[in-house]
Amino acid sequence: MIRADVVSNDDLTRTVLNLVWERREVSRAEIARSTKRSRSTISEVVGRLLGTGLVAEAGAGESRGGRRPILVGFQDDAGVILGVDVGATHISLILTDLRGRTLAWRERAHPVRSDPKGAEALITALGEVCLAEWNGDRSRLMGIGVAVPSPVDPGSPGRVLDRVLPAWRGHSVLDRLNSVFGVPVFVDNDANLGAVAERWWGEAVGIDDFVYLKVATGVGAGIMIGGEIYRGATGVAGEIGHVAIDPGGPECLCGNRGCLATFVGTRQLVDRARALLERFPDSVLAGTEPDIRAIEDAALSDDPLALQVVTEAADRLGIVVAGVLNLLNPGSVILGGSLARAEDRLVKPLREAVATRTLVDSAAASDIRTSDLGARATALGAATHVLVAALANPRLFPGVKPT
Amino acid sequence: MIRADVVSNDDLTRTVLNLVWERREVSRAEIARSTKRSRSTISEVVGRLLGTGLVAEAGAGESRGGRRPILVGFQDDAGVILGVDVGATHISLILTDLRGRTLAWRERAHPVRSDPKGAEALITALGEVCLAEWNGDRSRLMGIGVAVPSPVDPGSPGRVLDRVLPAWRGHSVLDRLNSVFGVPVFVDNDANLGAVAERWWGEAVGIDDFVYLKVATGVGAGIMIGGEIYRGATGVAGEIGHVAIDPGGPECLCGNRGCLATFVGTRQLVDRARALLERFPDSVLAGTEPDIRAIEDAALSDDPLALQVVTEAADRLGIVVAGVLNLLNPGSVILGGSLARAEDRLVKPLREAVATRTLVDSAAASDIRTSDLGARATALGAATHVLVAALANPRLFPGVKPT
DNA sequence: GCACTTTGTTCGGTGGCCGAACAAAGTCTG
DNA sequence: CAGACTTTGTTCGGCCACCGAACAAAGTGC
Repeated sequence: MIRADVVSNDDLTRTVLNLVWERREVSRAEIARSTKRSRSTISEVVGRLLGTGLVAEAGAGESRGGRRPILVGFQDDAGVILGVDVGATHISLILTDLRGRTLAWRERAHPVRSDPKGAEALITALGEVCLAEWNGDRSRLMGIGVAVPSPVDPGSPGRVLDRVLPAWRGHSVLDRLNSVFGVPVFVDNDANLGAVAERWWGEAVGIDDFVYLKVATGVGAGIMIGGEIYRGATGVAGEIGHVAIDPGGPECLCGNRGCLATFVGTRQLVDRARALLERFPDSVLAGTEPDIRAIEDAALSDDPLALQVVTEAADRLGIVVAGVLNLLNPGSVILGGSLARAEDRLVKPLREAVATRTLVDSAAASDIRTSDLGARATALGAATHVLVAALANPRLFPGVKPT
Repeated sequence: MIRADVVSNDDLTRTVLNLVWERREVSRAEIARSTKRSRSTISEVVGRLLGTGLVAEAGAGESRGGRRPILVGFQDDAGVILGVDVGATHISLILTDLRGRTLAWRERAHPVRSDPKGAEALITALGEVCLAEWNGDRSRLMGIGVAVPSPVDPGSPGRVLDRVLPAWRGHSVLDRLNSVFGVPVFVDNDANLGAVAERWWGEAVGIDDFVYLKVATGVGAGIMIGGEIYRGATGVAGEIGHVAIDPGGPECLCGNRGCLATFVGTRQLVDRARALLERFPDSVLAGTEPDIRAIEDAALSDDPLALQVVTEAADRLGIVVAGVLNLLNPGSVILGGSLARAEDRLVKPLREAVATRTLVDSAAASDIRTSDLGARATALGAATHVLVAALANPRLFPGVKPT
């Protein structure tokens, strides 16, 4: 149950809680210095926080030339969060603590688009499985984050917009999740949540302005500006799958020609690999019907066919990444999605493609690299989104003991 | 002289001052409702503000069913601001009051790049001319805003970065302006400041997320996100002149091929018009050596050659605008710079070019239109930048009477 | 061993903001 | 047109977040 009356929602309380989370263990005096408040004020705020069980005293720290400080530590296990990644062809769930550690993880292939009802049932079932595996006090579940491969309404994040999942429009599914598990449900776009994961646990820790590029079934970007996800006027910012990169290219489902999505994406890469099979008789993929995983694996072992496919994709991506750099000048560009497994084999040709299309200034300033969060990135980001909300608004924390 | 001790710099004081500016004349009770503070609190804050001379009581307003309110009005003439537009081939200055009204305006052609020293002298000379024409109390000058056709350092805005004006690097020129006129000097990129002008006085009033595209000697974008100029990691966000739109296009000064700048920009449009002269013997431009102004004028009278030039430019711009829409999904795109004079003759083909390259969603949400601020837009934006700083920090106001 | 630091708490005080109460100056209704 | 009701703006007492000074406890360093 959510107790709205226990933790006062001051700005300062919020700031202190976030600081304790960041530093893990920190003394009152240090908090006072960091927040530029007096020690007496911080003492009182910390006193209130101690009463909530979110932080606890954790022994003495190093002396700085005087009395040793009492360290105050964030209680990472004060709550758990469920993160759901709804892909085009799979569903995966992660259960994390408040430090982003995996407590449970489940993944299933599922035709989400053609069977949205089944997807809904699968999510609740896998959610139960994760909670059972964790075997902790279920009342510590704080919230559920859901990543969907579609834009969301920037006005009321949580509303799914896209036609990709018509059955999910509005939020009936999310309401069901809410009533089944009895906790708040947050929804956002998968690329946006991938960016969140990178900022908290991955390559973008400490970076407030960057672009996350997810290359998987489709291509999407999560744009982080000033530490916040940027959604644009109607929530479709970052939907770069349909940027036109070749006016003479193949026709796209969207009606235009030469969209990025017609060149890069699981389906396209697989098609391309199969078309190249004849030309590469020595490839490990020769004589097989390769899927995307096989292609990525082959690339990692430097198979020439797979490298060709990856390099071509990098070249196409480079056009768009160059545009992003010229326009937004982000501090870094992080590549996620399954194709990111290829690492340098993807990034090197990408950097080259970008270099020929950008000013020296902006290209030099941006480092382009791959994520190392792996397959759990999106689900982790969904869980992290809930964590962010909770740290900003401690009322969301359950099981907070009365003062 | 700046009095730092007169206006206390509370958040609330700032909020109230901005509100009075926005509403022009507003009662204490109305301020209390808008800011959700008590009337007693607002009364005290307004009392302090009255003492500064920035606001003044201005008679009675309409009754809302009870006692008639006393209106408090912003004093638009409490200060004046000088805005400087340093172009590639001209320098212009505007003197405005705190409502953006033009008090004086001067423009001179000058080869800024080849004669930066002369430019500096010209700015101070024209500044004196503007102040003399205004003929007001010179101590009311609050600050000087300068627009430069080059990126600025996002860390310390005011530092000019680019190689376009090597002599202006660092801030010697700005220091000189400061010492000559004895007021703070603010510097920013011209496209950024054009966006500021649009947001305060032009097509983007009330819009917090939009992109301003300046098409003049060069092409640049000012990106407004959440009401703030977005500069990117190294200050080159919006420098879209070197977005590659045609891999097989002509070589650019920057070393790459097919940059937008090789197709759109004063120089390129003039060259293109001259190349087309033979093909359009009936054009009003036939037999002349047209400059950009003549081409724009001809387009406005529907001359086929000029329309051809404008349409081609629109087509090229469309590629980049489509990219911007797909990536950022801004609420609107506003076209400025001299080419914006062409209005519908530019916007219509641009909209068409964009429509074939964007998702229906994002294109439909963005309206693309031309600025109507004219040639003074950039200088006005520079002045407005100072106004914004002053409203955010009333200490900057000069001549504030002690309480 | 003694002077000096740092930590964390206590306690009285300050300042921003609030609500209640009130006088002044309106509108509306019978 | 008088009386009831509304709205405005001010005054005044009070609350609360936060502060600084003072202090005890617990260190360090010469």
